[in-house]
Amino acid sequence: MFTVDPTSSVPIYQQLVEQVKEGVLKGTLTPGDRLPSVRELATMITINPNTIQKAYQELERQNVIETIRGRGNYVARTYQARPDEERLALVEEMFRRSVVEARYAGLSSEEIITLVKSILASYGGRESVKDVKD
Amino acid sequence: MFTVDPTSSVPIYQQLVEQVKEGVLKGTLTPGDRLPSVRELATMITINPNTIQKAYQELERQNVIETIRGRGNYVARTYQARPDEERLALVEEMFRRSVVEARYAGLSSEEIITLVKSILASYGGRESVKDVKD
DNA sequence: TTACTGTACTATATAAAATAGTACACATAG
DNA sequence: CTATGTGTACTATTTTATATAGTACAGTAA
Repeated sequence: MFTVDPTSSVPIYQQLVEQVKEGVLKGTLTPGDRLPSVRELATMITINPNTIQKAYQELERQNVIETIRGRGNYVARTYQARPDEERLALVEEMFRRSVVEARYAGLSSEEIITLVKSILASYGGRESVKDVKD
Repeated sequence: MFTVDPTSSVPIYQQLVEQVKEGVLKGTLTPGDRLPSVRELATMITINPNTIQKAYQELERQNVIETIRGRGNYVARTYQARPDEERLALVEEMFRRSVVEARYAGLSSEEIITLVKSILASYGGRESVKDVKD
């Protein structure tokens, strides 16, 4: 389920955060699903428990999962995307950087649009995270 | 011309790299243009010269600029985008991450496509970096 | 020569990330 | 109740990337 590349420049805890969010979008993870416990996942992927905890806390901060003390971590049922100005700016920044790199990789506008559409398709027909609940 | 945010989590040298590449795409920087010298730019934005040098070396490594010892750094005239498998994978990865974040920010597929198109438009009608030369 | 340019070092400081180990609080099955 | 598994909170240490500081050398050109 979870894989991690310790040699990557992307922090391990960040890789985990991304994988969970991606899993929710793809439907691999369904709201209410229980995630492996901190120690369990740490053993599974041979990573320090503290690193897992950091990932889970970040996911809870982003309201992606819900943590219940003594029980475990569960994919949130209550996720509500608000149109946050700051968040939108960050998203735009991410796309802006992606487009610059795509240009330098030699991709045309059409190819870029096609790429984005294919990625969107890979996350199913859902039009927002909320729809995952259905 | 160049601005930098020392408080950002993005390394300063990386911010500079991005700004130059973006400038080339936007047409603010034209092939053959001379960039400020290492010490000059360091003074301008109150950053250590070593940091500027790191940015310039990275840009030269990416064939975005050409460095002539004793003279200065110039926007490359010879940039040639090759369809590099690995590079394409990195670009796809960047877009994938952007899409995940966009979803969690509440954007629909249509809104995401519109956003990407508007970014593409902001870089002019060029269909590749090569066209900047004309 | 003089004054620029890039380049190459060494040394130091800082911050983020990850590991290691310990301890405590909560939940639940027995 | 106990035992086990859960999240949580620490402290300490190591490693790596980033940035700064300072010095020195090599190439370019007026």
